[in-house]
Amino acid sequence: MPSSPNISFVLHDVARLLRKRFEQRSRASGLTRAQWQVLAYLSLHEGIHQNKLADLIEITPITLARLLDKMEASGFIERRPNPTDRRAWLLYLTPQAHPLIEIMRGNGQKTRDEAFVGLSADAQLHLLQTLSLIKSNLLTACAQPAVDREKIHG
Amino acid sequence: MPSSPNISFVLHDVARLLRKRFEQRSRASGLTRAQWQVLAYLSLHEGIHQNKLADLIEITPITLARLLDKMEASGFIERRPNPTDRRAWLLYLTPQAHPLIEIMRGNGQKTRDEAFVGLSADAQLHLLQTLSLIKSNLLTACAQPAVDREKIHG
DNA sequence: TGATGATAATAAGCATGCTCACTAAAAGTC
DNA sequence: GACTTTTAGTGAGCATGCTTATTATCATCA
Repeated sequence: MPSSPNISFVLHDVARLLRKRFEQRSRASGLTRAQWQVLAYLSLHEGIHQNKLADLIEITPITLARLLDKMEASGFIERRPNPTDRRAWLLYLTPQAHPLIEIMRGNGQKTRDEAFVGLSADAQLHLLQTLSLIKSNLLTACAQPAVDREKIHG
Repeated sequence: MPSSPNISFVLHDVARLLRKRFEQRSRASGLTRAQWQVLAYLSLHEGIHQNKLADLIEITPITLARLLDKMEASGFIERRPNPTDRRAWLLYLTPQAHPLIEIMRGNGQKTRDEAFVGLSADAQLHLLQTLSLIKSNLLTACAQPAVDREKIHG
């Protein structure tokens, strides 16, 4: 209801604007928001393989594969063969990637500082908890067929 | 920080999952989430022109133009020439679009019902207010150059 | 061991968002 | 009235997300 915008629309707008602002800040670095997310997760799980990383980030494996293609071409990550499974790659950061982590973390913090003007630390924590609950609800829902639940009895 | 995910990432995830779930529900209708948003805003502002509608929805005019191309081809909206300004189109819903409004509104409500399990009406209202504040902060921020503000003294 | 099924990665194709650049028309100004 | 600036709309090209389908390999079990 655009006249009194509902939470879904506003939430979507906020996500889009956060991404836009982060990318305004990070244009010089050569990393987009999505690539930075991959780098951040990967830095805590070096040696992981693609499907597992996709699972962590909660995107589809093909979406991650395309991101990794670009990041490999840019020299930020490395795919090494897995000696015990010829289907899988093992993922590592390159030395060039490490200094970027701090820079991008700073950009993220600056973006959040702008976004959360007027929100106390408590309010921010509360928001994080609320969003985490919603995310968990949606992960459950998305795994179920989208039918009118009321029409099913069992 | 993936180990303790920050608000930006979770917010982005929630927006993505909301869209995904809505589209799981609405696949049969022929309308995507973005197209439904256009339809919803347009239903309250028939006769508006594109740039003004883009402004309302807060997307770029070219993004809206592409959505309208598809919706016009599907027969949901109509572009009529503006007799007093040959640059501009006036936008209208087709009769075929009207019944969809209620269906999509229902799909949106069902999706939100799933997402907000465990959140009281008060908590939902509070969330909406918080997100609206953040959106307003970001709209302000995005209009300013992304530089280190500390380095500017005026 | 040989068929069957699961898993890792990718390909194809679509939707939505952006920036940057452009044309056409309107509006304002000297 | 000619010149400049603004506004409406679009084209090109990129990034990220999805679904669906395919290939190669591994794992299981009869």
